[in-house]
Amino acid sequence: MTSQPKKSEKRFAPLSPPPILDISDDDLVSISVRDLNRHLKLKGLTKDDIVRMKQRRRTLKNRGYAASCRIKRIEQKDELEVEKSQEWKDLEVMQDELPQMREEMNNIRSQYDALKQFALRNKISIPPELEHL
Amino acid sequence: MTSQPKKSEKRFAPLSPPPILDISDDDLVSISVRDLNRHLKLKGLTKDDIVRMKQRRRTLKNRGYAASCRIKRIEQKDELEVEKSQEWKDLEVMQDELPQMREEMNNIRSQYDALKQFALRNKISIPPELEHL
DNA sequence: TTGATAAGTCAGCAC
DNA sequence: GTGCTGACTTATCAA
Repeated sequence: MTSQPKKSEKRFAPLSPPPILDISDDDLVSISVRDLNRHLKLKGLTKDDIVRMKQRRRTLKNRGYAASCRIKRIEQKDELEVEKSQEWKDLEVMQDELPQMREEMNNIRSQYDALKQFALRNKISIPPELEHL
Repeated sequence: MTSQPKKSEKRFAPLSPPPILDISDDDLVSISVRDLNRHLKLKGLTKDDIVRMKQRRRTLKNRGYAASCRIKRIEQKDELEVEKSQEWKDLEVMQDELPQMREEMNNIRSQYDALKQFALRNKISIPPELEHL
């Protein structure tokens, strides 16, 4: 029972049927174009092999781009959902605050009115500037 | 200069190198399995051809599924954005309302206080139940 | 050349 | 079988 890594679970045909140059995918994508060209020159590779190797590199790069594109999409969606739920919380807080304030205002207003009624009943005249509202 | 329809702009190899049965993609995806089998039987098709035709149908179906999957994703994102912007509007309305209310409350409170001060200055005693706040 | 993305293909899951 | 979705390839566009 030897452990089988199987990390990538390849379901597509190998990019280069015979691995022309023995370089791993990881190395091939990270190596610089300059270095790649140097290695390509060192081994005796045909023009065609070079083209294939370049194409393999490009495809590997694209694989990575596709992956980050997917991740980005998910992150943006998550971000939207987080923002939405945050706004919902803010809204809840305010919806809690408003009626509370309305009640307090009504209290003050009725106190004020009661005071004025008291003055009226006791024939106390109030200066006009205090009679607003 | 005959016009070239080129409606689908195929970048992938034709699904079945020789179109074994002359049935269009549109027809093949919409036909029922029953009818497809009937047609397959009528022509003298090898087992292999039948498998290929079935596979072609499946692939065409998948093409459609992939398209609706993408559309769905975009719609859900749009939906989120619409909901977010609606909540933002609601929040704005409330943020407009709150300070307005605070100001009104301060007005009433100061009127009330002024009235009490007036009473105090004129030695008018106020019933305790009107002295809250 | 590099990176991103739309469309298509395929595998694999769930019904 | 059908439908959906993640991962991959290819074409294509922008920088």
